[in-house]
Amino acid sequence: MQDILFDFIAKYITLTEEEKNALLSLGLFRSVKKGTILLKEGQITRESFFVLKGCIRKYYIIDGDEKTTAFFTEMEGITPHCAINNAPSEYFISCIEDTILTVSNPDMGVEINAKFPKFEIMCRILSEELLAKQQINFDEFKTSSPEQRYLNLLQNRPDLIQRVPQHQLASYLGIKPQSLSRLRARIFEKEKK
Amino acid sequence: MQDILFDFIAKYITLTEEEKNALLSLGLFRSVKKGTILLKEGQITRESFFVLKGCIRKYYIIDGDEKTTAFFTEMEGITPHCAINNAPSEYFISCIEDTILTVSNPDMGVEINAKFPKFEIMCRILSEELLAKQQINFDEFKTSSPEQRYLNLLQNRPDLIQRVPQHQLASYLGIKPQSLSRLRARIFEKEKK
DNA sequence: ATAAATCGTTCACTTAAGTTAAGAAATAAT
DNA sequence: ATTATTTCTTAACTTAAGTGAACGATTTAT
Repeated sequence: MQDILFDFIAKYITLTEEEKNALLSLGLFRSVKKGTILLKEGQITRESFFVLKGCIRKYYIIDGDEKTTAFFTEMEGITPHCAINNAPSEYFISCIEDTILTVSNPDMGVEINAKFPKFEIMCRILSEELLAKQQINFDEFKTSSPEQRYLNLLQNRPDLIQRVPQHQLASYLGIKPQSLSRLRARIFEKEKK
Repeated sequence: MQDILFDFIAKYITLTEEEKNALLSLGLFRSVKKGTILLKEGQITRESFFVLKGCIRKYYIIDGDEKTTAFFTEMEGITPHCAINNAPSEYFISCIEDTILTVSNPDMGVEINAKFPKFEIMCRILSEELLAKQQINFDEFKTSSPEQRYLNLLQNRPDLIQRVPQHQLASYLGIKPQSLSRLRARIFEKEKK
């Protein structure tokens, strides 16, 4: 299991056996069942999540219904906003599949960074990459219609369409489930011709 | 003029006179006229921009028309994606007012960081803040309608509505200029009652 | 100063998303 | 296994955004 994590890290820095063991000794790994809520609105956590296998989802509850704004699958992670600014979370994070993740907190970060400065480098690269990706995603979202967004998703993350419930996908695309159904039917009609 | 920059920096770290002079010696400041294009699609730059006074705008040209995805006003800055990954820019950056900005490149960053490690700290804080803001903005955009987005903007950045042309605002809100006109008329009607 | 281009608004019409409701299909619970 | 719950789709209707065109108003260029 840990191999998944080490393979990922290997893309950025090279670890010695000693370093790997230091990482393992932190007891990062956690296995959670589908449906588990990792973070609730109003709650404050200091934990960050990184998905090794499975899928988690970030959503708000606004006027009583869920608005999904992000999915995190293999090799993606999230540090909740509340872990940074110590304020109650505005959103929920839950598992939409049985999921294996690493759960870390700032103390572990400090500890590991002190022992192995390499990590600091990886963290900087990761956060730069993340910021860049984030900006591109945002621009893409802003500049497309729901239909284009769906087609983009089909191109870029086809797995999501398979593994995520439609109504969650819909809100991720910024529309209602009924509109997604209709939109899919519309696309299907176009293709048939 | 430089006072604006130093006041901003003072919020994060404390600078000695020596450090201030080192900064000034880099020749960061540039004054540009309204309409100036700082970055074109297809072009590669290594420059980052930070607005001291005025307003710049980031936009794509898609199917022949402009899609504005961001405005940067006083104390806001942007490092174009192309400056990070050395690939041709996907978007334009231009000035919508006469603007005073600092223009920096990675070499200057390296130089100043080597001399004054403090800067590294400020940069880390700034990029964390930026990432957090970015995520919240994205979520807010995804979870609201164009009308709500306009009302939010009215709350959070009322200056933008004054200083930015309507058709650019419209595309920033994800709609057409005509729809923005209509939407404003609609809101005005509601208020009258 | 005048002409040209750009900008903002309005209107009529089209297209797509929101809403409410209903029913079938799939999942989860007992 | 059966019931209950959730999920997905379809349909009819409403609301809002897209489109194309027209017309002042403003800004820019000459």
